[in-house]
Amino acid sequence: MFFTTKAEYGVRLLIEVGRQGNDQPVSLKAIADAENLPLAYLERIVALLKRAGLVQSTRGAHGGYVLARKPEDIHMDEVVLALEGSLAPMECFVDDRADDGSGRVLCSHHDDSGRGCATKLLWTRVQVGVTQTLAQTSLAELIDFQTRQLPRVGERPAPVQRTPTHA
Amino acid sequence: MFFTTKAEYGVRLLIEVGRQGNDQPVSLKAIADAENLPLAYLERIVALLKRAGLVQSTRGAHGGYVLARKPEDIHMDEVVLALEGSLAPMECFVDDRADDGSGRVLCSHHDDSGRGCATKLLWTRVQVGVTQTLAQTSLAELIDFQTRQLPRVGERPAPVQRTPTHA
DNA sequence: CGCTATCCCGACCTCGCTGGTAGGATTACC
DNA sequence: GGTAATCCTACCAGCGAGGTCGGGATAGCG
Repeated sequence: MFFTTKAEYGVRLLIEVGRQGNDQPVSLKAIADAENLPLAYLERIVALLKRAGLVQSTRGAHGGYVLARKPEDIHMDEVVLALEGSLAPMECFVDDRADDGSGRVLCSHHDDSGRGCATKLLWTRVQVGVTQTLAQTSLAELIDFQTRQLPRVGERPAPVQRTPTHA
Repeated sequence: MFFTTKAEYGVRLLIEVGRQGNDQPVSLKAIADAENLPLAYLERIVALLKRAGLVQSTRGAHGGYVLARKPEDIHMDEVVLALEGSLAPMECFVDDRADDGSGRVLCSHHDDSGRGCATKLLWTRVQVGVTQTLAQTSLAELIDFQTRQLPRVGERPAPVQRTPTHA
């Protein structure tokens, strides 16, 4: 289990908002009804998306949310990062790019200095792989997938040999 | 946080066992001391590895564990799967290959039949990506990485652009 | 034989986080 | 002013992660 329901609900929320176009905002109530999700919980989730600058809100009656950017420019690495708070595959991973901006990854394990844990190599690869996979999927693609309803073919995922070939 | 400490400790355990060669078994006590990990907890972790056929045990005094295969033939997808029990990125993912053996992935969400959740596309890609990344890393490679100790260069992981290029 | 090192196994415990609720403020359209 | 919506903070129950404990079975060794 990599991700929590925050990611699941948050992505669904973005899809619903994106399906509407930016002409008028979509209320959380409408999304909660459409996706059968708890409204109060959605409120907290959408706050994460707003804080990350992915949606914009309009308060008051007939208010709601619109996408802050075009769906083509919203990629899932940013979305999941905003929702989950981190993309580290392991507890001891700290993403530290405030120092020199080079995006290096630390392993905060106790005796790291002595031995240099080899698991770091593994988790680094996993993190890179996941981030890439997420970055290659745009919100536009998900909306498109949801819209043209692939009646029954969608049952079968891509074969394990082939890397998902981009948006 | 994708993985728990079971994966972390289990991989370290395999590395320690693999470093020794198969001439004589390695005791958990030795591993617990070397890696500074709780012995009682390691016992439960190694049980998972044994059940998956990755290590073999010898009981009694001077007993311990040896690898069941050559390190080159032990790949991390199998290891992490044995330790974590599942590689599903989301709760609603059920890996069901008992039916027809085709390895299709189900999403057990409530109204899946009606809409076909688009998030399934996303999580499927992530799962495939992670599985591939893990499968491309062998235990032999981790042992090698640990052994030739890269005194200080190991601080910097592989750049984010490049997919890890095989074992 | 008995000691001791080791694997084996199940019960138990604690703590933090996930998932969700409650209740209220604030804002804006009509 | 009513009402529909966003916002915000506190609260709560359940569960799994991470780890401990105690005891059993097993095998080398003097």
